Amino acid sequence: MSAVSCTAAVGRPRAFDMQTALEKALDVFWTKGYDGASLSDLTSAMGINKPSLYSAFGNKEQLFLKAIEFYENRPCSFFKPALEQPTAYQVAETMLIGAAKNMSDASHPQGCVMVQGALACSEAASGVKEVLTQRRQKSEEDLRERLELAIAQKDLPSDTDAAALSRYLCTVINGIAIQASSGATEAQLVEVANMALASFPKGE
Amino acid sequence: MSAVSCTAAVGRPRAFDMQTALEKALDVFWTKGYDGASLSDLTSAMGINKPSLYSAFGNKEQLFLKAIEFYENRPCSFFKPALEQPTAYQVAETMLIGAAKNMSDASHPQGCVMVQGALACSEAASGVKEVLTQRRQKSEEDLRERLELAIAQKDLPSDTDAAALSRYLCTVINGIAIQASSGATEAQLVEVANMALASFPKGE
DNA sequence: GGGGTTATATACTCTTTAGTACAATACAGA
DNA sequence: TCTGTATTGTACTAAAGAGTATATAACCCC
Repeated sequence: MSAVSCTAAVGRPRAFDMQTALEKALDVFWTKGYDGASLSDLTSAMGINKPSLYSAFGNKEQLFLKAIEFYENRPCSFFKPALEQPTAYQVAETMLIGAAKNMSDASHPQGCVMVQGALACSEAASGVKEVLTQRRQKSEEDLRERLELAIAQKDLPSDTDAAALSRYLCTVINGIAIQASSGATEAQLVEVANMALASFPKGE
Repeated sequence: MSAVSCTAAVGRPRAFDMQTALEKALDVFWTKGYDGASLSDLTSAMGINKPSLYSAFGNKEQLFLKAIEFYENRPCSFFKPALEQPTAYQVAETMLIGAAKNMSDASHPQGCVMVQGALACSEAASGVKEVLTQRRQKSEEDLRERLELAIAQKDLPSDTDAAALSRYLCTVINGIAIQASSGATEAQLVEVANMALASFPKGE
């Protein structure tokens, strides 16, 4: 009985890589949304069959939640790293330009799974819709806190409304997600990002 | 054989109002999306049963298309009327503030059915997704043409990029749709709309 | 090499899906 | 009132949905 529950090396070994399979599942949910993705879609994309999916990931809902968890922590994720830029303007710029580039990137589905994964959906998907909404709101709050820090550091005017500015930036990012999902090019979206940055308050 | 094909008054008369039923169907699609809306959801909301739905509207896809047609032409629609404002700035302002107010209005589902009706969806919904994308692009083009007119009228600087400006405004409107769908209040969205208007080019 | 354990593949369950057949019903015109 | 036509309600179909039972296969440890 080992104290550390390291991946039990007993029994038949799993014949697929969970990370890879999760990535494939993410692509399906990203493209089709939670309601639009059937288990057949998922298993055939993941290259496994249903019992393997269920034993490895629980069920459709848990698979979705693990897929978006993976999505948020991918190395090419743009939101969290942007918060670490030195100035508020650079945070906004990195975030918007990052969104424009990432969401139109042809190496994965267009748009943002946090937006289009379950926007309008059946009752069966209401749980995941709730989670997505909360995650988006959490991002908006994280950005607000970063902007409040910038105000405290005199990097932004003291009368800046951090909540409103954060909401504005997140609104544009969400809009970019829709445009990307509709086929907008990277150049078009970067242009939109720069226009949105034009109204960013000047530091003093 | 009358020349005008007025509603044939032969046979058993329809027991429900098609307009009202269509409005109910719209609400279902608006809330649940095309994939998430089942025929049971639709018929129970519309207060009719399946054969009536099929004989009156064709099938699920045609019902959806008629529902969004109705949506676009409703009196409380905000996009088309905004294009008729006298100045480009007023067009943008009317459109953004209208979007903010309309999409958070509690008298119908939040957000925009043209955005959330079929954003990421199954193959069965790919036809309606295509239509929605085209309609959104058409709106963007209509706005671009209105802005080009403004440039010709010296209402906007001659070096204004009408396509980019139109895309920017539509991006914000789409973002507002997401925020509204996530529960943002009218006040919050109007604030976002005003921030977006801050970067609108000044007339000369 | 055998025993315990876990994954795999096939084949199944039950529910819900979109869509329809058909008999009964309600109206207009003759 | 009779006839033709179109809608209605009930009951149905065939396919697809999510999820599972079971037998077999592959590994580690003893």
